[in-house]
Amino acid sequence: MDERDGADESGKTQPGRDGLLTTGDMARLTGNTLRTVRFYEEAGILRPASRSAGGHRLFSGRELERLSFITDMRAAGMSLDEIRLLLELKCKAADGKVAACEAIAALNQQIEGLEQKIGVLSRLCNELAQARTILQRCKGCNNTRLFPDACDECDVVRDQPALPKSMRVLWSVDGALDLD
Amino acid sequence: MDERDGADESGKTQPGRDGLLTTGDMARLTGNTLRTVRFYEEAGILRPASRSAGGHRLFSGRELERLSFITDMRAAGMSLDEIRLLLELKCKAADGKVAACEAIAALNQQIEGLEQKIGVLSRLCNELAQARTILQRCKGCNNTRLFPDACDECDVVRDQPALPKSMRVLWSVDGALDLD
DNA sequence: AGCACCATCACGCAGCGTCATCGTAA
DNA sequence: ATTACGATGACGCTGCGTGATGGTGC
Repeated sequence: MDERDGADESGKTQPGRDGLLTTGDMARLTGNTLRTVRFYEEAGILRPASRSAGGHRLFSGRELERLSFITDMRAAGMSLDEIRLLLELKCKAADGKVAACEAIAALNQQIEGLEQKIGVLSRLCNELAQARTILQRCKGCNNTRLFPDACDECDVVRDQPALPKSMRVLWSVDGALDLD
Repeated sequence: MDERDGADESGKTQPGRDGLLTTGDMARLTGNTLRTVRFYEEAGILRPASRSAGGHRLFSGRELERLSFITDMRAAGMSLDEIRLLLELKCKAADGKVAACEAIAALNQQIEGLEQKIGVLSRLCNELAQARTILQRCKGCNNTRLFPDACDECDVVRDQPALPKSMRVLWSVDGALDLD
């Protein structure tokens, strides 16, 4: 059990005889659905190396990595059009210099965008964690007089020097409103 | 100049006489469009405090913060349905304990999801930065013999102990393929 | 001949963008 | 009365999900 590196022991999720992969292989190995793989082909960012006699798509290992890359970039929030531009960049460039410069510029954009996004998410994450901390003290709440509508007057809330926005919104508590 | 706390000096982007905000105010102050604000109302996660005689929406400061929160959570990738659940959580709970526990559970989920997402994006960001570094050496590429199709054979590529996936995909270079 | 797998429509959905047309606010 | 702003449709778009129906691979 738990065999690794099995060359050809009736592998189920590997190469597939000719080194070519089916749509299902592509999907499974990258965590996408069949629909998504086909959709990407339709969108022109994935190209099956060939088709079987019966019309089944067959992909090369390179296309698999391509799909993996696309999946990553999608997770980063890039649109399929943007991804297509990236993928076509090299072969559309006049020479190596141009290709490299354009690729670097594109990567710079993406990296900058990612850093910004990571910053936003991190701050949000901290904010939510703060709210959670405060709410820990509410787990023992028994105050049926204040609870639904007058939590403003509760000491748990009043003791806080500054409530995070999420807390104010979720608990309907007022406070100096700061945005973003 | 740079006046703060101006009570009523013909403010353009603040309160608006009765302390109520127009749809446009809401949009501008949170970086959304009018369409989005109206859409959120239609979706039932935003409620104008009232309407003007002529039918214009008027929002309270609380709704503004609510919108700001929604905007944040959308940026975090949450669906409007999930956000609605969060927002309705408190008033739907039987008592304070239940409300707090459910809120904490929800926040835990969100925080965990965010941490994961941040991890994924960070790794991706590093990967792209690596590719960028390698590409710096291609900025001076003059090799018209290898350039479009045989970059595999170029020393710039061969010198690298391990190429990041993005590099392999963008530059059509082979290598031991690792996914995800 | 059987069963898992695949292909091809076709429709649906979220979350808005984008006009077009018309009424309101000051 | 002018000018900016807002309201209400209605249609479009992306990136898939979800069947239905029928063919393929082994």
